[in-house]
Amino acid sequence: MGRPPCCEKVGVKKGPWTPEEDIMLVSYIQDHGPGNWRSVPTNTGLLRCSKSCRLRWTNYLRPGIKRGNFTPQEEKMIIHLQALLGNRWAAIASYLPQRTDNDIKNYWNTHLKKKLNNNNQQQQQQEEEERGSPSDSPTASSSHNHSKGQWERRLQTDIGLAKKALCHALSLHHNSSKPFHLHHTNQHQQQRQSSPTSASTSSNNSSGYASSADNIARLLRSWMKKPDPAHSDTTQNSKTNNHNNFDSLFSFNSDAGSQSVESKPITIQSNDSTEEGAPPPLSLLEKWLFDDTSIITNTTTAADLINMAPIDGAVAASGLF
DNA sequence: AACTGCAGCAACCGCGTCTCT
DNA sequence: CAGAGACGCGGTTGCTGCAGT
Repeated sequence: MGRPPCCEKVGVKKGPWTPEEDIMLVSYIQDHGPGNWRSVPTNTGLLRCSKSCRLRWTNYLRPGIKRGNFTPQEEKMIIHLQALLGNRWAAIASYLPQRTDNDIKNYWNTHLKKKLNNNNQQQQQQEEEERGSPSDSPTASSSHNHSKGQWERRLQTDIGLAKKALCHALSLHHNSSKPFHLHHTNQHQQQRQSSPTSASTSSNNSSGYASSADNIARLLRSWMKKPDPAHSDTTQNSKTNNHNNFDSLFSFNSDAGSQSVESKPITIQSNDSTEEGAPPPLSLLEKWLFDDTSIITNTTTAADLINMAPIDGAVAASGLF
């Protein structure tokens, strides 16, 4: 007896989400909060699998998601964290609260992997030229490490990372009473422990959902600009309806948006202001990361974090640092 | 202008883990 | 404590747009 499917395969819609579906999902989550995904399709009337709803929310509609180009700073952090944690994208994403694990994973697979490969190849060539004979590459040793027990490695990296981050945080924040947020190593798990009716850790009130309207509005803007042929099942009528929804959404957005700004204690003074409008709300982790000694605003601190020595020296092997 | 190949990204799938009863 | 259900994560797929020919 195999594992039963997460949902009935019959009558479940697949493929790209339409703006209508997004609106339905967001408005439901506005009312009920994320969680209890199993009941989302039935309660919303969406012909989607619960998994699909969760994924759509976490990867696209969730408040505070930054999309588009990765900054060099982010890029370095990803490379470093990947070397530290391996392909634990969720853990890596917890250090980049504005990015989703899927986004980071995609970026790694499409951009950074190649970049690192090229770097390694160049480095190896250089080394071989210098030595005159090929030898065991650092990547080989690091790949050997991967054969270690997964749990052992995870534990090692997490403990090491937590220690370093703790030292780092304490040295930086000795003036403030800000505690080290241990949950930063597994933000998602803590998120799970919170009640289903509460919003994600990055936004535990309605202000967060307002930002998700930002995301939808953004989505709709691009959608209005270039109607997706994949959405050809949406007739002209539905498009005019969309337009109405679009307008109402914007009005909602502007209202709630100001609310979200008010409720936000700290704003990110990031120089890569890729998104229009106010920055997203911050979680404790984000505050920890972006506060006075923000890793984004304070280059010294960012460099410190990036230069934290990895456990297995994989970053050194990457040849980027 | 038409075709082909490639890159990027959104979404799906399967499995592991956690929680609840 | 065990089993079932729900959730989360990482790997993979497939669609879309763009560049090159």
